[in-house]
Amino acid sequence: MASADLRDGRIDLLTGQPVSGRVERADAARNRRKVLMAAQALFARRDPRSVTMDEIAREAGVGRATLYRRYPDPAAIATALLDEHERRVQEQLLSGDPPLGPGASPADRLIAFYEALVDILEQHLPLTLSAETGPRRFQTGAYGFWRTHISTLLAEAGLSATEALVDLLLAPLAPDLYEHLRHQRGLTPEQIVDGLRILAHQVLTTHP
Amino acid sequence: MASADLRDGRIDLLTGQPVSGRVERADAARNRRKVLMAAQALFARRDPRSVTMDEIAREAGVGRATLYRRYPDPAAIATALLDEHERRVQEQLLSGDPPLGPGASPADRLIAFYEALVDILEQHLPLTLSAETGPRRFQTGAYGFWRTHISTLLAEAGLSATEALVDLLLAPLAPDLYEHLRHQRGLTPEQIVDGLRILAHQVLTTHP
DNA sequence: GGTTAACTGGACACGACGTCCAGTTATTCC
DNA sequence: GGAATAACTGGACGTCGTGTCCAGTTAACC
Repeated sequence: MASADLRDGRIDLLTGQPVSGRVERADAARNRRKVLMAAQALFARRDPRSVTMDEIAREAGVGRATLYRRYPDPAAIATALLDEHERRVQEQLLSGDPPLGPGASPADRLIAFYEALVDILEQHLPLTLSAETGPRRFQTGAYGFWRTHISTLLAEAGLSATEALVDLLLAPLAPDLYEHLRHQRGLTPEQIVDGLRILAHQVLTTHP
Repeated sequence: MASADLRDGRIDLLTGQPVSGRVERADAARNRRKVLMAAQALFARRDPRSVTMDEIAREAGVGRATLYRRYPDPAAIATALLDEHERRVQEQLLSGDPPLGPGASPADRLIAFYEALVDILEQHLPLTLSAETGPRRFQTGAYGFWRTHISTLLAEAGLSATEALVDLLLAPLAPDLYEHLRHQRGLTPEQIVDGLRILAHQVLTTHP
């Protein structure tokens, strides 16, 4: 069975690396890197939502079973590629300088968070489109992290009673929407941040 | 060619009916209805995003070419089914009673709009998931209509300068998100409306 | 350096896609 | 009312992607 390791949990679903304690074979590591590089190029070159496992395998010069051994679908590969960037923001949220890190007002922190995520969207839109499109978006670890963060900010601002608000405030960061604003409607990242800034400011600074 | 009529514009992409001036043949009308009924049942029964043209044809007892003659994909069928409901809201926005129709404050009208769309999402979630998921969402006529409406409300409230805000305020109504809130997070429609109400109120009533 | 376990690539069957063609049926015109 | 015409229909076809399996190969460990 090609993906027995995946099913048995001997391979990390997120990074595609063997779980801790196991040593990755040299040839396996080499191929993993080839796959990631090839996938990144493909996602950037064409519509990321229509990239297939076949294509990635061909582009990487690797058999299909080799791909399935680590990643169940193209979205998982995009998630692995994105992980590094999102993790960096997560660290700054927890222990970075204000206003992204602790210390600033909830409104300012939300604005800084919006800016940081717009930055990720702007720099890695193909990856986010592939990894966080549709229902997948809500199941990634990153989404859970953002939820917790916003939830904390809302609590600080005295808005903790409204369960849904957290996700409603994350909705404007959907990659699909960002692509539409940038490429269909022709807006600049600055214009998008302007809109988000108003949103954050209005929701978190004045409330009756 | 099976879908020559579709390509030549002799068939309405939205409803699947012949363009005005043409008379629909009796057997064609019968089959169109069979297709719509079968599709609605199918969308409701299983994950609407994975329903295929094959299945719909089988369920309707109709050949595949008959399907492709009118609809290019399952999403188009869902759009046709949704159209009626969305059109009703659109009429009320233009000439219905306040607060949905003209006459109320922008904030109250936005809240009423949110409530109306949550109602559609609640009653026809499978259809909206199929019709308005991913990038398709922004290309439907309905989305354009909602945009225009919100844009008007923002202008009335003196927020017309911020281009992106319109779409940011529509983002929380994405069907994918609604499904997540309802079925993954277990929120009630009332809780979701509560969140939207805060959003609308905060953005549209007080601004510096 | 031999044994063991992991890794790899290609083959396989399946299902969905979108198109095409030939037969059938409704509408139009006289 | 019946023939001519155009529209409609269903099944077949080739293509592509999927996910799995197997047998050969290669690296790690003792």
